[in-house]
Amino acid sequence: MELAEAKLKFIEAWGKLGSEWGINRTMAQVHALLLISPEALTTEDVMAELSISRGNANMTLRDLIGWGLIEKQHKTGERKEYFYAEKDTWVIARRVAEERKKRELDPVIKILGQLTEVKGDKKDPAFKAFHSSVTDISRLANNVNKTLDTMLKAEESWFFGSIFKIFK
Amino acid sequence: MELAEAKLKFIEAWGKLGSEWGINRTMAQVHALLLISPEALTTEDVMAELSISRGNANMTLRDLIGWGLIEKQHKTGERKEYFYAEKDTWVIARRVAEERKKRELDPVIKILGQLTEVKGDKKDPAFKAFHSSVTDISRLANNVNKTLDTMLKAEESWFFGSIFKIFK
DNA sequence: AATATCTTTCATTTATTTTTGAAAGTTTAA
DNA sequence: TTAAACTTTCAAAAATAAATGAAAGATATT
Repeated sequence: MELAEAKLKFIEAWGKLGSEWGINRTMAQVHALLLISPEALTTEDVMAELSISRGNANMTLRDLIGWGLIEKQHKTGERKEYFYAEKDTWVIARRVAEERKKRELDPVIKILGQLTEVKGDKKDPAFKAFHSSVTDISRLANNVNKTLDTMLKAEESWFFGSIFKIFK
Repeated sequence: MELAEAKLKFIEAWGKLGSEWGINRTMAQVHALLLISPEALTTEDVMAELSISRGNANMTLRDLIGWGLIEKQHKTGERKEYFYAEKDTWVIARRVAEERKKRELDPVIKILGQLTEVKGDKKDPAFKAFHSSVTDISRLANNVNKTLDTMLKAEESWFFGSIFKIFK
């Protein structure tokens, strides 16, 4: 396989995976493009490589900055902005986990906590089923949460090393 | 808060979380409804509770069966099909993890493996960056994969218990 | 302060996903 | 075998999400 073909395949695969996990396909593709680029790229480069509009490229790049996955760079003597992706995959995984936890998990954990407190007739099967399910899910969600907190602080080698050690 | 209101809130929250993670909102809502229902429900019940069409209810229920999250039940002397949700949240989490791994992670890991093998000019920065990023991601994905395999076999208490032990 | 270069915005358009509901299909029972 | 009860299908409609591109907004340069 040629490098050019391989690049396209990677960008495509990353975009597909992203879209399956609720991340805009284009955003995942732009991220993929920058990930495998040794140089920082301009908006024009991104537009050309992926055949997308200026508006789309601009918004997507801003979003990626919001996720902490890329950063702006300025070259001396040039006005154009360049974009460069964080290359350490463990850092990437942590950033994504961190953001999604903050944006999606935390709010739902809060609601689950409230729903756990709802009082009702302990003889009512509907209430019992509700309370029991919500309590269980709340507990699991909190466990996931704690595990994520740990992961956010951990080094990759330590994290996976420790997990594999106890489970081998 | 009333039970009725709490139920709605739970269904809404579950639907939102699902849609943020690439799972059809209605499917997540139907799942939520069945999760907190002590009794198995019919298609009619689901249609009424969530105000959705027959076609939608039918397809969604079939999908949920495909995910291993609900099952059909038959009551003696009745023709109607009833649907009942698995209530053990750890089993639910495992089923979802299992399916998503199979549907989404495994294919991408396969592609990454292939891309890791792509040969090129070791002096070319573009090739070096590509190879290095792809290799790193491939390694991380395989670690995630192994961790999921472990989780799929584990008991919840053992899984989280062990993780907390080493990270406290 | 006028111009050139680059970035951002956002009303429209386009594409994708989801839902509907009527019709067709299936199964049971009289 | 007919009809009633229930389930599934799928083309069309509706809802949602994403992309476009021209215009407006910045910022630096002459």
